[in-house]
Amino acid sequence: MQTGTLCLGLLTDGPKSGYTIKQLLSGPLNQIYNLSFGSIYPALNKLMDEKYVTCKQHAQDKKPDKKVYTITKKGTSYFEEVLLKEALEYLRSGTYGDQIKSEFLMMLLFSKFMPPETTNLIIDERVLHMRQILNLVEYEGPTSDQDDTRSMRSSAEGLFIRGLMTEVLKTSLNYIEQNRKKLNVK
Amino acid sequence: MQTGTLCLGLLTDGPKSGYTIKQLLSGPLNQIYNLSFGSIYPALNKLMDEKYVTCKQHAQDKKPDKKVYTITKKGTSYFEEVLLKEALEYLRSGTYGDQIKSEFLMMLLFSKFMPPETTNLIIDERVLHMRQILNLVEYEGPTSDQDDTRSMRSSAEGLFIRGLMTEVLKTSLNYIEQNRKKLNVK
DNA sequence: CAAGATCTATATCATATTGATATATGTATT
DNA sequence: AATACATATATCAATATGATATAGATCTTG
Repeated sequence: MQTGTLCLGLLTDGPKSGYTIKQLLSGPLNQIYNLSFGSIYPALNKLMDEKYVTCKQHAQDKKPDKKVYTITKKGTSYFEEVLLKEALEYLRSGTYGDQIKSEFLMMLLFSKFMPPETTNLIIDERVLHMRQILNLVEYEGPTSDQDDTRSMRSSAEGLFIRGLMTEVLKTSLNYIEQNRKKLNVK
Repeated sequence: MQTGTLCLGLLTDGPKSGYTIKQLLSGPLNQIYNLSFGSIYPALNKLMDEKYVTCKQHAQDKKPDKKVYTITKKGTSYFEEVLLKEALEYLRSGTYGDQIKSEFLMMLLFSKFMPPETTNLIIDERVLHMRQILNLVEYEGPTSDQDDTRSMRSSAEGLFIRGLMTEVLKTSLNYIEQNRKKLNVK
């Protein structure tokens, strides 16, 4: 999926800044898709050029201007068109796998070349990290006014994806804690 | 993890060609780490320059020469050194998450903008794909002579990772099949 | 309470990676 | 016989990363 399409898609759910999009991808969507600022900002500028979004500079007292992007009517119809095009392209390509780079698992694969205490530290930190993500994904508490995760948390799609992430994270955590002793001596 | 480090690590388990490394990453390691040829070949050439690997050209009848890379003594000690360095760097950085781009989940998030039949097709194909990966990961049958997955399949690390992948894949498959009806109106 | 760290916010850029394409032959399918 | 797919390496334009710069706000901790 093109980065522009993705940004446009997130903007269908309400105006957002580049920083907010990054926060979404690093936060509630972190198990789904990551992008760096270096991809997001140029993509938003391109969407501006093509009139698929408009931008309001929110001068904030003392903070740098927040550029809030809003999807236009043209942008919405373009999004629906290009999403379908990319979906059909995806189906045609036959490559249904995700793009994954798990430094964690790769290091575990090579763990016999590391001191056991390093491996144990890596696993400990990963377990803590996964528990944090699980909290983030499972969180059902109140949502504030300008909460960009609201629809993620209430729509059928959001609930489905959150449910999947929850199950997968719990399974992983459980497996790692039950089986880590098989990896390292002690 | 640097691509060179990763290639070197895979070579500690026996000589391999670039094509074989790609096969490993696309096959049994596909849920762990992916790299394109455009990353693998230059990395191997660099490892050659630095004398961390040697290369034997296997002239195959009519097929293009297969360049089989073997890790050197220098390469092995370099690998252990750099792996530890990168592991400590990883721990220090505090970013324990994986790099994930799931076009599948992103499209599901946007599924209300697609015709239901497209969403259903995408899910159907994904389920088939996951079942194929599960078969690949779970496979316990006989291994041939030049099977590059042998150690992946018998070492403690390999078993741990395969077990984790199996559990996660089964959980995902189960969840998707149980809950997909909540996504699309029939 | 001051110093240091972290957060909000955008931007840039050298380096790394992807994904497509080229080349060449073998094997399997239709 | 033709088409598709597998083996095998290589290149490269377009894209993405990850680090760095900038700058004020807010949180934290000895």
